[in-house]
This record gives sequence, structure tokens and C-alpha cells, in this order.
Amino acid sequence: MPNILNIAHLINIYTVFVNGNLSKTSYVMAKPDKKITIKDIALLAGVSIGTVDRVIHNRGEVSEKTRVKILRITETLNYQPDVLASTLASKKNVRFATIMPKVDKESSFWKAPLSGIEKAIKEIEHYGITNKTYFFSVFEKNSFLEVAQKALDENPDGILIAPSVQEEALQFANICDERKIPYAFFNSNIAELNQITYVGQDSIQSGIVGAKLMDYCLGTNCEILVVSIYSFLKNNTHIQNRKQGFIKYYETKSGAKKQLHSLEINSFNDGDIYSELRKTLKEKPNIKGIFVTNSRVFHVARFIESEKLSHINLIGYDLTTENIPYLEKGTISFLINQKPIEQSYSGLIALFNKIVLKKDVPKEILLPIDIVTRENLMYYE
Amino acid sequence: MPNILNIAHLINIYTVFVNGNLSKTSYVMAKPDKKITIKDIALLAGVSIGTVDRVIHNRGEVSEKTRVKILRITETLNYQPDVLASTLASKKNVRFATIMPKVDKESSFWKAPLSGIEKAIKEIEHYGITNKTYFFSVFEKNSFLEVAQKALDENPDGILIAPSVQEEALQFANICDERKIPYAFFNSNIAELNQITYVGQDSIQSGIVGAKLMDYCLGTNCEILVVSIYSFLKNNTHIQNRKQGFIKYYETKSGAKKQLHSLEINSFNDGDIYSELRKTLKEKPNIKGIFVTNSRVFHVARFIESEKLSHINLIGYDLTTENIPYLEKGTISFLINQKPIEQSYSGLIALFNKIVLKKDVPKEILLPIDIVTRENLMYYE
DNA sequence: CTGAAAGCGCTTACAG
DNA sequence: CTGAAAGCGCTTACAG
Repeated sequence: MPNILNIAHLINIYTVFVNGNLSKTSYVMAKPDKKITIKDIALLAGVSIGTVDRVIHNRGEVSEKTRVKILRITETLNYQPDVLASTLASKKNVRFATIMPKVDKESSFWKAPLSGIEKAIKEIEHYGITNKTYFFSVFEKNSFLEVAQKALDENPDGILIAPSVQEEALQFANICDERKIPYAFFNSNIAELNQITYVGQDSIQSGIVGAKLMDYCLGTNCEILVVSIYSFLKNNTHIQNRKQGFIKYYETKSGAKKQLHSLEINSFNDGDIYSELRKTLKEKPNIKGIFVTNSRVFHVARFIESEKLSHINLIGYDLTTENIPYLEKGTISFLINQKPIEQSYSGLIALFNKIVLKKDVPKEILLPIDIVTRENLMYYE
Repeated sequence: MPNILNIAHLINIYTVFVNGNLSKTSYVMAKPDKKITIKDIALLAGVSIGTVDRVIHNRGEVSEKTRVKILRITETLNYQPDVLASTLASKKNVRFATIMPKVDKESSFWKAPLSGIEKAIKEIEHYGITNKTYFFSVFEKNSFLEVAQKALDENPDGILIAPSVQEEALQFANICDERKIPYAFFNSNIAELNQITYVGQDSIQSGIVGAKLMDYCLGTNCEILVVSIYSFLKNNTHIQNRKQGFIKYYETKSGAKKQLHSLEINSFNDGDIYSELRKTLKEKPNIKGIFVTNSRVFHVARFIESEKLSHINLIGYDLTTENIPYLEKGTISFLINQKPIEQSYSGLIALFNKIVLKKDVPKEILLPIDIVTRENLMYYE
């Protein structure tokens, strides 16, 4: 038994030890008024703090006997290492990589996650965390894997990925698994992989919300058009799910059903988009609502304005600089916000919690499906 | 000039010094690859780190000459103190107090801020922050000031206040000013005081959002009722503003105006509430929408169900356990969420940033006005 | 007015 | 397998 009688805050624990047994119940009685440190543990175990550190970090080179002894003490006293002191002492730098689509001329959506990354890094840089962001093009076949390889070459401690091109991201996740580099997804998910977490929206449910909003406003006797614009549907379940959710709402809804139509346009060209829409609306004049499954909704808004179709209720996704003016004017009734800033922010924080603080992180962090209209827009921007 | 040639990362800075002048431009050229510490500054100033510390913390006992010299260096090098090392070294404990209404039987709204407080403290307790929460009753005349006095007696380093009883909170804020204890408001605000910040919703705008939702669904030929239930209107601008915002929407809206009616019920008793509502609806049978200005909306939902008035569109505030079942059933169409968890969370974090990290904090932190309906409810709970 | 030293709780070589 | 020592960047008495 070490001589610890002179350490005031450990006297209670000492008493318990004298009785010959150190148990959780005893500790509850002990109630030390000071934080437990490795020094205390070393004292109680009769070893040096170096040995305690070895056990705590599983660094080996400790006899089984002392290992067990120390573990029993840390557990009983519910020892919590001081992260501040730890990062201060270890000059270790943790390097993250983020892989996401580049901002293309067609949509500024991917600007937002950049500020989320910045915010997260500002918050955790004290802990020696850095991040490097890598951009791929969703339009170029090999872009994702090329860029991902570059990230891998730097051997980061963790990778945050927006897997918009699902096939390629799947391949890459397997490589990360092999190389034992932890990764997390944001914005869209690929199920059943070893990602630390997914941060983003439940895409099916977001389609259901879109449908509810449409339903809430439209009368009973009308038809609705679901439009997908250049969304790489086959390689992007996220967008597919929105459409499915939208359709599901009307399928399961009791009462007057509405007739749904679907239109896929694989072009960014306003000419192409207009003529497709014009054709469809001519064939189905009873369409009173249009739901666009991604941030390209502004194309449809433009069309509605140029053709003066103000009777059509338009709903889509994302508070991009392209979409916002149409929401403000009322051409778009509602935009569903994916919280792109929070997505990347929480993704990095999750990596930090898991890798640096060794905390448990939920497998899915589902962010709210924000309903945004002209009147509450300013607080989401 | 101190001998610093042997300190690799300062060589560039040294070069600049040799030229006789230390200026921002020079520093940009210098680009040190290592973090600047008080040790570096001490070296450059030719003093001990103790003196540097005195200057940085304005502790006096330093000659004007060395003070200026050190300040010039810290500013030029853009010195950022290491908060981790600082809190580790100073065993100082920072104690916050939170003053807010107690959870009453009539509404569970005030449960939510408690988890916000818990979340914030968990995040900053490493920095030696603690918080003690004090509850007052909005129904008892002197409760707020009594409870606030108790908080004051502990001489906290900062106070977070939900000033639901405005007159009393105003008095108390003046006391805090006198005693130089910094304070912040959450949930509702009192303008023109010395609060560090206000975290909460823009209440006028939230009323406007309520009106928009009502408008979006109702046809052109109908009337709307605005109900306030036991809301201490005179002593609570927050609730008053919501009503004003709601009315304002219809006043400024071009096109078909809707007729609005107003009803104030100063009782929690369902009997009283039902008979008031029944009377009003009998007199104005064209009412198709009811907007309730606070979380007591569930009373009206109950009334609508018991009287089978499913044609009435009901909108109110807050995701309380009382309201949620009615939102799920569809009796309530929309609830406006105030983000009560984020309010107290951000309030404490703001106090922390201001008081501990000495950061600037915006005078108002306006949280989003969440539109919640059955379909996106699960992600806000 | 200023400096030297001890210490916060932990990590990291290094010596044995 | 284990311990002693130096150090992370800062703060806090204390001595002069």
C-alpha cells in the first residue's frame, strides 16, 4: 500500500483501500472532490506515471499483473484523461482530408460545405487538427478516383467523403478499409460500408416532405409533375430516393389521390429544358404543381416566369444563389434545405470525436429537413 | 538585439529585425512555420516570459516602454495565446448561472433548454466551466427576483437569462450592470440593455411565417382567428410580436385580404377555453384557420377534435409533448419551432466565448424559424 | 518594475 | 518491463 495519507483528496479512497478491496460501491462512498489524474493512479498502483500512460494507451511493455491492477483502478475511479493536457503534451498533428465535388457553373450548391469545413477546423485546430480538401468533377468519368488517390497519397488520419458518384466512392471505401484509414460520408450515403458515420438528410423522407407541402396547397383536382434535371440518377441513390419518397406520399395517402407524372431531362441547356417542359405541360394541361428533385429547380422557375405560368406551384431543393431569387419572388414556393454547412461541419467533428477523442459516434447523423419559404429564408442563409 | 540566431523558426523574423524595423509587411515576408509563443515574444523583446504575460493580460507592473515594445511585437506577429495551455495552467474555475422558468404542468416547453445547457457544459467543462440553473415561476409575482437574487449571491462569472417576465428581468439586468456581471438573454429579448447577446427567434418574423403557412393553404374566401392563451401579454413582448407579425403579413399582402379576428383567453381550464372558442366560432362561422401565439395550441387542438371541426387549419408554436400528438394526427398542420435546445446551448457558448476566450460575440443570434409538420417532425425532436 | 521557478496533466524519448 | 526527466505553452506566487 503506497503512502498516500498526505494527499488530502485521496484520503477517502485510501480508507477504502485499507479495507482491502477497491470496488465501484466503495468509490461511490469515496467521492473524491478533485479530478483523478495519472499521478493519483500511479500512486495507488505503486508505479510511475509512465507505466500508467503505457497501460492507458495500450502501448504494451507492461507486465500483465500491473496492467490489470492499473486498469482496475482507472475503471473503478472512472478516470477521464485530460484531453487538453494530452494534446498540449503530444505535439502530434492529426490530418484530415475531405473529398467533395467542385463547384460547377451549373450550381453553387457545393460552396456551402466549404464554410462548414472552415467552421469545424477553426473549432478544433487548437487540438492540432488540419484538413485538406480535394475536389472532383461529377462530370468526368475518372475524376473521383484520381482525386481520391491524391488524398490517399498524403496518408491522412481520416477522410470525409461526399460520395455523389456512388460506384467510385464504393471502390474507394474498400481501399480505405484495406489501408485502415477511417472515413465518414456526408450529403449522400452508401449503406452497409464501414463508414464511421453518415451526416445528411434522410432522402426518402425529404421527398415525402416535398409531397406534403405540395399537397397542402393544391386543390383536389389536379396533376403533379416530378422533374429530375441532370442528376446522374443511376449513380446517385440520394436523388432517386427523393423521387421515391415523393411518390410514396401520394401512394399511401388516403383520400383523393393525385395523378403524378415524371420527367427526366439530361441537359443543362435552357432550350432543351424549356422544350421538354413545354411539351409535357401541353400534353397534361392539368398539372398544377412541379417538384424538382435537386438544386436545378431554378431552371424550371425561369421557364415558369418566361411562360407566365404563375398558377403552377413549384417546390425544389437547396438555398443556392441561383434558387434564392425565385424563392424571394415567390416563383418557387418552398425549397427544402439540406443544411450543407452543417453536413460537412458535423462530418469533421464526428471524425474528430472518433479519432482524436476516441468517443463513440452514431452510425447516422440525420439532419433536419428544413422547409424554407420566402418568410423564413433569411435565417437559413 | 537578443541572440536568437539559434532558433530556427525565428530566423526570418530576426532578419527583419536586423533591418531595424518590425512591420506587418515584413512579417508577411517572414512567414514563421511554427506557432508564436510567449517564449518567442520574450526573446524578441529581451524580457522574461513573466513580463510578457503581464502585458498580455494587462496586469500592470510593467514599464510603459517595455509594454509598448511587447505589444508591438505581439500585434505584428499576430500572436494568438494557446487557450489549452492557458486553462491548463490557470486552475481558475468559471461559474455560470442560468435563470429560466420552471417546467409547469401546463406546458413542458421549458424542459428543452435544460438539455441545451447540458450539451453546452459537456462541451466546455474541460475549460473548468460549471453552471448552476435557477428556476422561477412565471405565475408568482416575486419569484423571478427572488430566484435571481440567489443566483447573484453566488457571484457567478456570467448569467444566462430567459427574461419571460420582462419588467422584473429589466430590473435585474440593471443590478447585473452595477455589479459588472455580464449577462445574456435567450428565448425572449429586452432591447437596449447591456446584454452580451440575445439568442432566439425574431418573434415578429415568426408570426409572419405563421401567416404565410396559413395563407398558403386557405382559399380566398375565409376568415382567420388569432388566439392567445394565458400568455401574460402585457409583460411579454415576445408573444405580442408574434401576433403583430401575423397581422402584418395580411396587412402588407397585396391581393385578396383575409379578415382577421382576435381572441385572448386568460385561463388554462379547458372548459373556459372551449366555451370562448365555441362562442367565437358561432359568431364567425367563416373562420377556417386558427393561429395560436404560443405553445398552448394543444388546447385548441383538443377543442377541434372534440367538436369535430376538421375543416379548421390549426397552426401554433413549439414541439412540446402536449402538442406533438396533434401534429402527428394532423389536427395541427404546422408548428413553428423555436429551437429551445439551441437557444440555451448557444447562450452559454456565447458567454464562454466572450468571458473565457475574450472573443467578440454578435449582439443578436437569431435562430432559424423552423417550419415543422408531421413529415419532418422526427428530425427536430 | 522584473525574473526565475514551480506547476497544470500529460507525452515522449531515454536509460536501465 | 519500469522509472526519471524534460517538455508542451501558459500562469502563479515569490523574491528581489
